[in-house]
Amino acid sequence: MPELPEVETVKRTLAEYLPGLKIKEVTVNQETVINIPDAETFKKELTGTTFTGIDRRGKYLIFSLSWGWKMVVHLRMTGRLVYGESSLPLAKHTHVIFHLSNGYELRFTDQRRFGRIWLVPEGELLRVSGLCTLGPEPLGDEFCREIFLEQLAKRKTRIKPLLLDQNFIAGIGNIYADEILFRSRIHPERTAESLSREEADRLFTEVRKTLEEGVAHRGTTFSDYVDGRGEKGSHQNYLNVYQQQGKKCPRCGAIIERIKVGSRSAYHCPGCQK
DNA sequence: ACAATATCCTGCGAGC
DNA sequence: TGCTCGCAGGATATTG
Repeated sequence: MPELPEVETVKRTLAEYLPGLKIKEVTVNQETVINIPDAETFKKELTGTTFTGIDRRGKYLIFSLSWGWKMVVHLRMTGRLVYGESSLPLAKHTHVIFHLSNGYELRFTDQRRFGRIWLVPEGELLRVSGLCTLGPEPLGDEFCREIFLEQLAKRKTRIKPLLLDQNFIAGIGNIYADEILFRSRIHPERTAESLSREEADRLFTEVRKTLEEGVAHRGTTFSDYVDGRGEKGSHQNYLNVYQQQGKKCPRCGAIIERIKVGSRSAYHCPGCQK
């Protein structure tokens, strides 16, 4: 599942290739993945534009194009955005193909078709659902320890669903939420307001450290995720609890459990996450 | 303000 | 072997 470290890795890999390349033609095989505008307008407006840069905000990729266009892509669960030679065999579920001026292609594939693409004029990014209400960027300067602690103290909701709330903090998904809570020694069902100063402090530190390590390992590949070159990440080799039910906790030796918290699986150690 | 649930979608594993 | 069923999950909508 592409979360912040995975989306950041896609951004970095694509940034090596795309800037300066012109879109010659766009193929749309699955119109439902284009959120706005309609597929015909999408193809027409993009044809002839040039990639000028790539940014990331939370789990959103934001492509800057000439003529003032911004193309926003959200990979959701199984979306992939891969740059490569046009001669490569077409993967199943290839929904959009950007044919580039150097003969290469940027392909958007998505097995489950949850991913979405928006094309908006510069300055109209607020039309992208979820983007303007996004919480602070955890690896950015705006993620402030004191504000984070204040916000936690005000919330009666359980900490795991709160970490997944993109309006509270951007970029965390189910894998990193469980890993962050394990490293902070906090049980996923604890309420945010119940956290002690020390626990909240650890949580802040581990949010940053865990995501930074995920980026350093070029993301976690469980089943679908690959970077902008089609290559897997390696952070799956460093997970402590996610998908580790039945195994021994690397910290205390207790058996890792899987429970449901807010209708999502939550992997944790009952021995040392209090 | 928060919780619970359904929705979207496909592939996969379990159980029969 | 082949069927059905439930599950996986990010975000949004709806209802309570």
